[in-house]
Amino acid sequence: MSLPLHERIRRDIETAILSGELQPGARLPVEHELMHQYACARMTVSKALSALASVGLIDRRKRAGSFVARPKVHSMVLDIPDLEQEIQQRGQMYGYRLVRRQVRLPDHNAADETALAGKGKLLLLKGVHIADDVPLAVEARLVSLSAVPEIEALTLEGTSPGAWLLKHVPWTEAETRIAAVAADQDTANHLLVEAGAPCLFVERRTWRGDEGITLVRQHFIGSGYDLIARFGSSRRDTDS
Amino acid sequence: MSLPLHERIRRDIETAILSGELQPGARLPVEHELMHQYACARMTVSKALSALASVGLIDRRKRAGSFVARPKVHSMVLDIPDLEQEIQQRGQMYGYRLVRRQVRLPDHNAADETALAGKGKLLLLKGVHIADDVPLAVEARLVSLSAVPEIEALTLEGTSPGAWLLKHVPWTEAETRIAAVAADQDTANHLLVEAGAPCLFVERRTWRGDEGITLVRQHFIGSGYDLIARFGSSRRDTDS
DNA sequence: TTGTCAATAATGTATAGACATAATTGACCG
DNA sequence: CGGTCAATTATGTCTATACATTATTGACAA
Repeated sequence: MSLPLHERIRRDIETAILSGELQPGARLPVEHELMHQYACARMTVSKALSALASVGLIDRRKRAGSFVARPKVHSMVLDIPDLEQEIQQRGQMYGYRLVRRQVRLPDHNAADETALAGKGKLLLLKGVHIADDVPLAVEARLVSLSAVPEIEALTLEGTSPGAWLLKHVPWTEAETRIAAVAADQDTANHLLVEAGAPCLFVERRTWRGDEGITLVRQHFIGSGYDLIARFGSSRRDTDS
Repeated sequence: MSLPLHERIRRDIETAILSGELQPGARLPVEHELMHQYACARMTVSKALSALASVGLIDRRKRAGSFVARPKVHSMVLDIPDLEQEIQQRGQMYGYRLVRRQVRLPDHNAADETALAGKGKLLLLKGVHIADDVPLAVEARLVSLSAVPEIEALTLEGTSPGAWLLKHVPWTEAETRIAAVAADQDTANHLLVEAGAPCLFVERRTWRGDEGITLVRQHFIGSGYDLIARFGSSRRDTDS
């Protein structure tokens, strides 16, 4: 047994929770008690509890103690692939074809657009992600020009604007919505499928603090793409 | 400024990384340096770095220092909703209708099934999740009876087996795959849609250690369901 | 030049204690 | 009976220190 003590404590409690031995809402031993149980310092216990709290397995309340959280939702870690890299790893050639580029003011009827740009201008970029000449996804992206003025001067013909943004623009928060939709006629044309074909729809907004940066909607060809989410010890070790 | 110091350090570095100020692969200041910068103890710096390492934003190597991780993929936290609760929160009535129940040995041609149960028996449960009489998803679940023998004796007619498993069976790891597919005829019949309609396909496997527990495949009616993933300060505060 | 081995520099884990903060409890007083 | 305030108890943060672990560096010898 070589694993650190705080990790052992963490696991013991995690196991007890996941196994139902500790019911949601149950109070778990106070730090001093665990301290005696494991014959260690309070910091060590605290480290274990902090880790559990940070993944939402327990709630800690001053004066009251720590409690098993009501597992309203389970959270897992979702890996969002970098398309270009992912495709190249499969040994295919990645490409991006720009279909449309437009600068305009946000549509006042579209809450999305005003929320993103306020009264500033928007850059609309529409394009197709391609793997070995086969279209994989269509992407419609809005970029707030007040947040990213530099982008207006660029000619983003063959490179994905997402990749450029990722490298050049600071962001602190992001939200992704995932759904399944039927391809509309336009999308279907770009993806070379029939209208109505199932697409994985991914919509992502990113912010820097309160300021909106970009809003992107991607339609992945149904058969071409999966997303993976994990919980547990499976580590992010794809090195070499 | 009321936020803890270790949190401030964490954010400063996180921001520097996300903004590209610290490029992937870049070495960041060693702990003693940060210690001086922030005029604090090493433990405080270490706590900040540990947090960053645990979400995969940096790699820490002894003797060498800490480095910004190559962001092969971005990871976000995906909330996996508890269907029953989610539906009830919308003010709808939740129901589960069992369609089929069968105990059998794993199919040797299906790698999934043997991986799950080895040579033990499997319980197959097929059913429909219903919100206010409207079918929302069909679910086909395999449960390893060697891992969960108790379940064979239960009559799971009106309750979701997922909910029961969640409450009674310990698990430590899970993996979820998300895709968009067209409904096959059988699925379409259950969901009261036409064959070929887009469905959000969710496949989840759970384990306790190395032992497989259950494998579930859910087809959500396309218009009815979204998944949400977040990165950043948006906290899990759905209390009350 | 090459191999070995010890010094070294960095993180990893842990201790013991201090003070801060927050919420509950209970005593006291109107 | 009800309200206020202080004591208590638990977590939250932080310091300062110690020793463990591990990979690199560099010196020295073959």
